[in-house]
Amino acid sequence: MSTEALSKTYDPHTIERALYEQWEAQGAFQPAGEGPAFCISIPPPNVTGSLHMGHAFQDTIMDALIRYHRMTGRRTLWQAGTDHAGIATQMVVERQLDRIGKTRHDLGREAFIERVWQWKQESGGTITQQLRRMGASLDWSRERFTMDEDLSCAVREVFVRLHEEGLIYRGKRLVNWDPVLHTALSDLEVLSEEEAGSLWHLRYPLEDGSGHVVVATTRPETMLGDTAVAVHPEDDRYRHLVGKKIQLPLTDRLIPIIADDYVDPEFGTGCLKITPAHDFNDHEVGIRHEMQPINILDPSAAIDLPNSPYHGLDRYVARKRIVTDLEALGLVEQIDEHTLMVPRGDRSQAVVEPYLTDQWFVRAQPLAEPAIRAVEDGSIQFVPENWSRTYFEWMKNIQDWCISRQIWWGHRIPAWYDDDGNIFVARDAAEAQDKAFKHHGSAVSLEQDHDVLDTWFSSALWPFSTLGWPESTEDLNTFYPTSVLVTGFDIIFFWVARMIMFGLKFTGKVPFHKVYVHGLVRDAEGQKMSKSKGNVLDPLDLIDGIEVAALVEKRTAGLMQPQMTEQIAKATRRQFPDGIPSFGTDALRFTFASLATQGRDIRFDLGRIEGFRNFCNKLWNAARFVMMNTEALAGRPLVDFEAGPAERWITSRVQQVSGEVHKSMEAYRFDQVVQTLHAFTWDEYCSWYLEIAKIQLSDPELSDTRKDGVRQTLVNLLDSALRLIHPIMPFITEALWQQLQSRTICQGQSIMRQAYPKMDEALIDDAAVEDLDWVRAVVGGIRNIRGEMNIGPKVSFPVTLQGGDAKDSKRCESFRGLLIALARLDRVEHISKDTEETEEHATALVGDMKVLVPLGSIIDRDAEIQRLSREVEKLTTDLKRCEGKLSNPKFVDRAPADVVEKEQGRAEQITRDLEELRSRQQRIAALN
RNA sequence: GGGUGCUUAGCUCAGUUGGGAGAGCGUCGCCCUUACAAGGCGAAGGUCGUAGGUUCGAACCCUACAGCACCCA
Repeated sequence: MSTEALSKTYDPHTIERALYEQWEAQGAFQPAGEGPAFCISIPPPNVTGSLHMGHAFQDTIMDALIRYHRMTGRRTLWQAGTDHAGIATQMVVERQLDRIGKTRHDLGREAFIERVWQWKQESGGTITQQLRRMGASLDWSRERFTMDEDLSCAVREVFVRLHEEGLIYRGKRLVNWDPVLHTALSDLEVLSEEEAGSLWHLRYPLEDGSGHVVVATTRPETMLGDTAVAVHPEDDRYRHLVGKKIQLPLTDRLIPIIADDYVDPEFGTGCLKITPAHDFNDHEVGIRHEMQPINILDPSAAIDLPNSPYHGLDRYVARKRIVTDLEALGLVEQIDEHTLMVPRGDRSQAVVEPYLTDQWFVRAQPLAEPAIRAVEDGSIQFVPENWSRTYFEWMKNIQDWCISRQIWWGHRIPAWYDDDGNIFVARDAAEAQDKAFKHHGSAVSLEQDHDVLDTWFSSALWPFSTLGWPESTEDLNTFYPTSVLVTGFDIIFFWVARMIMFGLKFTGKVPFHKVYVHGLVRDAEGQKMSKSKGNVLDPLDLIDGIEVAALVEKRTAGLMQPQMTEQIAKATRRQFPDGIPSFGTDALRFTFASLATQGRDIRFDLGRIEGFRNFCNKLWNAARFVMMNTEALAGRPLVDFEAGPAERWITSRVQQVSGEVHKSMEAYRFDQVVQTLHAFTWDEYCSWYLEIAKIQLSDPELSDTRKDGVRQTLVNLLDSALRLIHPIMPFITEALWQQLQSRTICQGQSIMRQAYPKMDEALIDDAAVEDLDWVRAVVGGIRNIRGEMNIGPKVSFPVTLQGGDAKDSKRCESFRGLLIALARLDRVEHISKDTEETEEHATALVGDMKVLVPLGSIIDRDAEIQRLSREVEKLTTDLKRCEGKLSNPKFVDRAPADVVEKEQGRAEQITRDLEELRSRQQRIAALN
């Protein structure tokens, strides 16, 4: 690219894709060098998925960390990969089959799995392509998939070892059953929400005909499986009934009345029907009272009682029928409206049933103990630290983990059964056969368990399975434990906790040293983004832009509730009347980084991204300016050059900024990084240094060597700024840096591997910093008067600087040219404090020095009086507070001396300023 | 019911061992100045949720209350 390639306006599209391809082709994402390792495993996105705002946010943070550490010289790996997402992926392919009128059973297991693989081959790469659009510097050459053979081998290994230690067991337990997907779910995959329902009060007749008890239930159909009625042991209303029997209506069973303190006497009637096969709490009661659970449902949640008239009816049909029948018998006392927590499967949205089945479980508690210790002793640190409480809370009350799923897509459970029901857990069929042979003394036929493992089981191994475990590979030895895990707080339980447990168990080491927990991206109103609400933003639409019609179409397509279409379309048109303009990846990433504060909710607001797109444009144009003015340095950058005060000032500042950015990066405060870099680049480099450079370069008095110094400083500072910004905005910084490179002494073809700027205290020149602060204060004072007085920028005037000390008069001489140009003056002179003024002035104060702008014809006297009044008012308030403190003897006595001293100094300064401003005000007033 | 957070400018949010309340966006005024109008210069705007307490001093520490959010049961 040549200088001319820099168009007047920043256009992200012309640079982003090409640069990414360049990086990938160069192998720039692979670990290199001999520095200490830095590694992040990407939380593997679902192969079925497409990039959403949460991913984009999280990937921005990870990429910023990765690029930062890569530039600091570490051997850096961002491990790429995707997750097979058992249920989600199976559902995708089943929906495809449904469209051609088939089910997976028509195909059979093998053909179905074949088809899923085929789908994965064709469409599974969407998200990895989208990650590339985000600029993510993942090492694609090491990309892994949880169903890869080596990762599957790790899964089997873990299963077998845990089973051998008795940490995996199979048992008939009550589990969360999804009657649509026909599979068990773990506790975490079930989401309970309040829904409107009813509370039925049913009369249960006593066997002896002496009356009845009334039970209250939200699920009347489960009465068919009741095995008891329970009351609280202390409940005087019912104490006498305990031990009696009830004739369970609609059945021919007698059930006992029992006492159990699980019953809440305040709720309903205080009598609780007990259905151990279909309620978790009832199940516990059942165990305590040694009752046999009675299963009344089939896998689709239809009644499964062959001799019952309700047999085969869906649970809700049966509910209606049962209530009707009970009413006919006069056994329904009342029906109240009632809101209850309804558990639904997170994938199918079906109401989940507690259901008794054979499942595999991981005994969690023994694994949890070391995992808790690892966080307690600081081997793993949460950032922000508070999240460790959430982690502890869950880990200390951990339940066994149901890991079997009755689906086909996933890691098939490595357990084989013989005809007698003996179980042989083994790494493969041959090993199972061996074990069976040893057991029987002869070969027997075995059948492998039909179930597959919970997807999170393989995810729990991710940090080490991707690096080659159980083999002792070079990657594993180099990059494990990984450096930091970046994740949302919503999957601390699902994933983080389980990785820690399995990591410690199987590698003896923590899987990562730090867990950076970030918030969840919400829309501008703070609502969670969801397809059904129609408020999702696609990160790629923010990058590329989208017309309003296309956005409406996208948000309303394939809704679960089509009646929402109109509402969503309206809201979308209201919020984005002109669609979404294209902002580019860098602006999006900068925005995400700026939002990465410690909070839990991140509201995404278009105003923010627009501001940062403008920042990109600013940076782009600053670079254009530098390129235009430094042609002479191309190919022959200066190592040594003469630097004036302004050059030494901006060079000092970039040292300080580098130090601050470094600190913020290490503290995961990306919002501070953004803030610091934005302010430095825009307010100091562009607004001040570039303007000063312009003046110096066009100054006929300034020597050529000094001008070369200005030029090289322009280049060097831009180079530093680009490198500082690069981790967050990789594309624009690379594009500009490649343009700039021939004017710098940097080697290499990409900014990616340049050194991240470090603070060098030797380059901080305090005198230059003070000089330029003085210049900026004087110019600021004059500009304030100009602005407040509405003096147009073309009108110039003379300025007098009065008083102060020798430094002030010296600075006036040194910086006269700058002051005249920056503040648009005719001339500027310094006079001593005692020199008589010949006319009236508007006044600004810089330290003890007065900046005087002659009132002449250009200044509105009333305006000046008003302006001074405002100043006086402000200072008076400040002074009052200061003096209040100083007149308090306790403050003077007890506060540290430096604080008191500071306060005194401040009071004196304010007093002097006030005096000055008041007298000015009076003199001007007197003129009228 | 148990737990964790939050409440600061019109909006979205920073505010690091307690010591002169900040940013971005928006608003207002002036300006199309050859890097940038996606811009320049200037300005206005806050009883830091409420009430107590600790302290010489509280946005920050403690207590209570109110409102909001999330997690677990």
